[in-house]
Amino acid sequence: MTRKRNARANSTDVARLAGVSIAAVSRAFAPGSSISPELAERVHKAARQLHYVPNSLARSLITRQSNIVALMLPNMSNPIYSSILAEASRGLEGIGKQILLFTPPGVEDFDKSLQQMLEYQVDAIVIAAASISSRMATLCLDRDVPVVTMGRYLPGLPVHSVRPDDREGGALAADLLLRGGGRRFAIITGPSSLTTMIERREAIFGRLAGAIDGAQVKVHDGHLTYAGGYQAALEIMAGPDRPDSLICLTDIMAIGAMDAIRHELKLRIPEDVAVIGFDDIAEAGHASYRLSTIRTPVREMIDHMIELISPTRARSEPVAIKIPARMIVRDSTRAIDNIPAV
Amino acid sequence: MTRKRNARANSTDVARLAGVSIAAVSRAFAPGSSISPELAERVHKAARQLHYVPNSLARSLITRQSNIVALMLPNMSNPIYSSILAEASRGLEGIGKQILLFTPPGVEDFDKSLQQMLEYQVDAIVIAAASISSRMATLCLDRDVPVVTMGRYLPGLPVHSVRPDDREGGALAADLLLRGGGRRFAIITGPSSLTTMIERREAIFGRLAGAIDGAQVKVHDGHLTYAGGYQAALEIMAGPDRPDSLICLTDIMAIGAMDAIRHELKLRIPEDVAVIGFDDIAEAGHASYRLSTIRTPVREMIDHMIELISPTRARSEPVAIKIPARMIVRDSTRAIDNIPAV
DNA sequence: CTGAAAGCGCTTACAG
DNA sequence: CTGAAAGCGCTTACAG
Repeated sequence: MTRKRNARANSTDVARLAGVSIAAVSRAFAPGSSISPELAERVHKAARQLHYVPNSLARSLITRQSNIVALMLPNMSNPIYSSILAEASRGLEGIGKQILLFTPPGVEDFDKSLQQMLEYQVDAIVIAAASISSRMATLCLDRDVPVVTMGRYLPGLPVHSVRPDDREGGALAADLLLRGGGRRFAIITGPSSLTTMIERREAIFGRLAGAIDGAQVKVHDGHLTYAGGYQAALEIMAGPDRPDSLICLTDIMAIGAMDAIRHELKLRIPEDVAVIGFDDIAEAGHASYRLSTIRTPVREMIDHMIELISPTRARSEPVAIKIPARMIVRDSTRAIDNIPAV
Repeated sequence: MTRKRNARANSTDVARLAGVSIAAVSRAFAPGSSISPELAERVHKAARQLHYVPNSLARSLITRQSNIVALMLPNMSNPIYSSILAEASRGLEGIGKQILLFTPPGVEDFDKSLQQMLEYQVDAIVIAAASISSRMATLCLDRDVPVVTMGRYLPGLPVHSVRPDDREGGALAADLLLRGGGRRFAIITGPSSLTTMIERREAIFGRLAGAIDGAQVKVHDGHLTYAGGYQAALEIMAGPDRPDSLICLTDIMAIGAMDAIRHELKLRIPEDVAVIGFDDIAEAGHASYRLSTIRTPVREMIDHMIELISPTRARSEPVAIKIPARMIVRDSTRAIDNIPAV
């Protein structure tokens, strides 16, 4: 048991010590190979003695499978992205793959990150909180590397997408506030470049139409952050015709808005203004907020993503998966019948 | 510009099209190589035509550098770990490395994850919210793979560690509450197996000694979660001699405790009971909490980690880096002189 | 500066 | 079941 420093034994070393061919040591470490139990045991014994660790890079070179999935996640400020990352890691490890994380600082770095992913020979690319250029999407397609966007829909590009049903979610949210007696609505939104934001908004206006005058609905940008939601709420609630119903297109903005409403404006929720969000981040369930929200079904999204990148699925036309919306009613909205509080 | 599907061009293809050797292709893509501008341009032109993407796995096989750093992070329920992950990714990408993420579900899976990391030929291993067995630590040492633990100290093992000065932090926290007039103390702690918890606690008791009777201090386990902190606060505040000062060894537990104290027990913070935490997670700064806390200096920890895994640093004895504590005073503690509120 | 050759550590038909 | 040989895609002394 002498232990030489930095002596990384390779399969040749193991083969020599065990008195077998290197093919045998390869087989001994490949479950299901045709190798006799005796030979396998001899190899393993030698491997143990030498502290042998197989080199998966060399293996990948031949098998053309790295068991690495790239995840692009430029933005971790919203807890929902941490959930996606955690669930993705859990799910992928379940099928023997690990996540290689890329957090490009800005949009202008996306292409560089994508290029690097391909150099690492990743088996698939998952994109959250970001987008992909048409050029890179085509390059990935050519190389047979499946691309899946999470929570974002990029029409026209040859990539898969998995997201909640944002139209259904928007309608549910508007409906809840309407049935709670809301008449003066406001929306705190994120960037209009995101189809998610557009669809939620359109569905909200669609449901509001008929009940109230859509032109009266104030829409402010909360930049998808706590501070942005806080500031937007301040502006919205300051003007005349103070809203009695506030729909925030993400929970993190809703949390900021609630804090502004209660602690700076000294108004009550839901008595003075009802608030609803989207995502169902952990904070939404905390006693200080008890925020009603439209859940982002992270677990289901990950399950679909994993199915989409599986090699058994033949390369196919881009598929866009939409998961049914689910509303979680807590205390930030006025009570109505027929919908049980959680 | 015909585009064949799944035609992954390699350096041989590029060399042939450019009419050069594969060595020239290699040099054209290795910055600083001795190659004439004309040759390089010819190679790049051919590469562009073929949509050539260098295979970094093949390169790593020769250079013995994968530019991959493994991060073990079994637990993402505490936002502080998301911060560590985000900062680590940002910092490592700055030196051209990517994070390969491992989230083993339980302690019994740690060794398997570590083994896999070595198979991927990672350049370094970073461990957060977890530990490493003596056997694996030695194996990493033998293979010259540096190991750094974040926020945890594993005495006796050949691994580096980077963490806040927990003794200083504990003393600062106790001192603040003492100077705010606190006399009846309670602590919500995490697992006693963590040196971090032990050191914070010891320092707190050290500072309390002389001022009050340490035997009176209630210590409850909050399991490092929101729900655990909530429950522990309920138990602590229910008994006789209700504490006027509560030290929570992590913010996420403090947040839970604050919610229990205010929303279930209907007590005021800090008038009835002052609360202080550790970490300074985002939620601690939100208007609903305004929690005083001892910051975990994530950015500085990452900077040190990066220095520790740099190849310029010769393999050395394990170094344990402690970063000075910094207190953030907000509104969950009673005001005292000399310490400006943030 | 440029290329032919050896080799990184492994897997996989192909024979036996 | 077992081994010799070819080869995955690249880098790097070594000559020229």
